[in-house]
Amino acid sequence: MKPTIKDIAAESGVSIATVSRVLSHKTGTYSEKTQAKILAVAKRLGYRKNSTAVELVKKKAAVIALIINATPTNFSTQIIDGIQRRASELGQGVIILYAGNRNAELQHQAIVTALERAVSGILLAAIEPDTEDLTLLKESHVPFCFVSVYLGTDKVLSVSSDNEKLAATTTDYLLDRGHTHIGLAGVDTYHTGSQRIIGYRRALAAHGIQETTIKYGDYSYESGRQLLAEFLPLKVTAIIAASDMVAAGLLNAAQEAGIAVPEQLSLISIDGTDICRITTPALTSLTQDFYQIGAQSVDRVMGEKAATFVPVKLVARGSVKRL
Amino acid sequence: MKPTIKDIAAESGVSIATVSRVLSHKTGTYSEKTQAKILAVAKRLGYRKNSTAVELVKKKAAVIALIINATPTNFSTQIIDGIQRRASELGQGVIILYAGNRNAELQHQAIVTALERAVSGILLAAIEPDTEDLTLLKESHVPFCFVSVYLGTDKVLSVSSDNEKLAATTTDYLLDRGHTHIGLAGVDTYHTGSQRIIGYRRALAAHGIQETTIKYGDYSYESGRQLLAEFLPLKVTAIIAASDMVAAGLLNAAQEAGIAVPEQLSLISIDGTDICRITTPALTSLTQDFYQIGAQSVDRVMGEKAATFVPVKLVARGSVKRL
DNA sequence: GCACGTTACGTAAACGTTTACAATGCCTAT
DNA sequence: ATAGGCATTGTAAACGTTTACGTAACGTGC
Repeated sequence: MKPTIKDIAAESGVSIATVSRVLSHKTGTYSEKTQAKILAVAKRLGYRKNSTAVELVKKKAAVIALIINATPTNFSTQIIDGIQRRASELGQGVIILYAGNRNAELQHQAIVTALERAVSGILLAAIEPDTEDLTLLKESHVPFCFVSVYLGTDKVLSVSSDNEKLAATTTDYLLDRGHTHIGLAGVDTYHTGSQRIIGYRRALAAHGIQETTIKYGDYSYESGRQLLAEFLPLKVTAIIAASDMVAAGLLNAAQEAGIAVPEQLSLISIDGTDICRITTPALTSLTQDFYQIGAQSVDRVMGEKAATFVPVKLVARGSVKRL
Repeated sequence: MKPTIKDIAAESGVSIATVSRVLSHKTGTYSEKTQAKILAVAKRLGYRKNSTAVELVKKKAAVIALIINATPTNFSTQIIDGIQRRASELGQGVIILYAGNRNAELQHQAIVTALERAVSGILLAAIEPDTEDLTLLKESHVPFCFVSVYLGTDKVLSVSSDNEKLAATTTDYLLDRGHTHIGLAGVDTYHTGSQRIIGYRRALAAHGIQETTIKYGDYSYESGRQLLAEFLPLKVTAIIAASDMVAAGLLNAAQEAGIAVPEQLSLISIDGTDICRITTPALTSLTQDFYQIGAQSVDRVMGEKAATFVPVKLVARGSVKRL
């Protein structure tokens, strides 16, 4: 059997309370002599603490649950990385629960699982909650925070890029370079997509342009490929892609159709992952700081100070032409 | 306070034992009438089971720990997806622990954390264990399985592609198309890399070619970019890249150097993720089935029947030229 | 010599379940 | 009527910790 503090206590002739105090570093409550003795015995027996028991008595697990949507995009690694790193600095483990792809049932189930474990916080990445989810979360009294999704209110914790501003910045970038027929490709019909549409419209309107060209999608490569055909008859000179994958899809479809990028069509992509460097030409992007989004969301959910919006930056590569 | 079975028992006038039996579906041990009563009360109180308590008394958590190396590659999503899906079919949760990038200390720590939680199995993805890790794992008596790494022995559970065969197949593919000066780029110096080198040498030797051109790397895009320069003076006509990212790096470096792919240099990449479709030209690849590798590793570690080697396939795209 | 504080440690309850065992009531076969 | 069996429920211990509280020993200052 695995040794417990009971075994250590017996072996070293003290009570389990003392063993516990030494092992959990309640400094000032034990002598150096007993500490040394207990530590030696613990090491000899190969003792390893039972986190489950600790969590039961403390009624809190030192664990953050990350519920993540399996969107066909690829920034999750960076977000997870940021979350993991920051969490471990705060002494928290991370447990990841997949919620499928926009699957209400799985999503709900994931939240329940997190709640059953008495986690110290719940992070929801790329998740659009329904009202049922939201009530469940609120009633649980476990802190939760949306990651890379802004629900449009400050009543619910979240950390993301400012989608409205980001879309406006991207649109302005193209306007500055002389484009006036600008498409928006692959946005979703939820919060993120709507916010980007607002920013996009606002930037155009500020230049006196009322005409907008919006095509919805699901952030995937396939989505981008298919969407190109829909833009062609509309005579846009530039397209803003809702993700790197969408941009890559548009780009490849354009190449197959014999349309030169950026000579005949400019492309700019929202995300800015490694994908942008890999394509030919490399994709100019509105780069989000996913690592920071992840890291800050941990701070947020643990009650530390953290921003709701994480700064983005525009990285010029080779896919936009000045008209 | 969150309601417990005690509250339900009080409310419905039965003992906690009965409540527990109903709630954990010990069919045949309770009447339909009490079942209905208890279920109703549980629902009304908004009862949610405390997994921690269950795990403590059962001495086992229905959770698989996945320890994963933050390699600068991008197949992890697929592996995680496969693991998550299969695990949840078997009623297991998944907790992911990052082990940094070839960081012995973090790696060790991750194993200890998994052990502290009495998980039902430990999966180690893209991890090269040191002897200390291995003893720790063996002595714990918790089943563990390496994922996408084959230690060269069947004494340790693992699920991966057959690297030796895979490299031979890839090399043969190039040989068949008339290439005789073939490079191997970006392999590591551990098990995976060594196995691929063996397969590569074997295939060449079978064609009477003794000359080999091997450059080591870390599977990253940057690694690929840098390596191209080292291959140029060696007059290879084709390069096998150890990962899609390495291939993309080689490709872009080649394009910058004015070397046409595949006309002047053929490229074939080991992995076959979405990256291959995104580049121009698209990368011909030896495609690994990462989803299956993940799924099977769950079966393996849970004692179900599962293969050690998961089949691969060669997918021709546009980066290899017949000489 | 006494009151008091401090240090070091032990006792025992608590966390929320599961489950072995015992107990009860009822039915059936004799 | 009685023994045995079954269905249903209850009692209580156990899982491995933490921690409030109590206590003993030992100064220290008066």
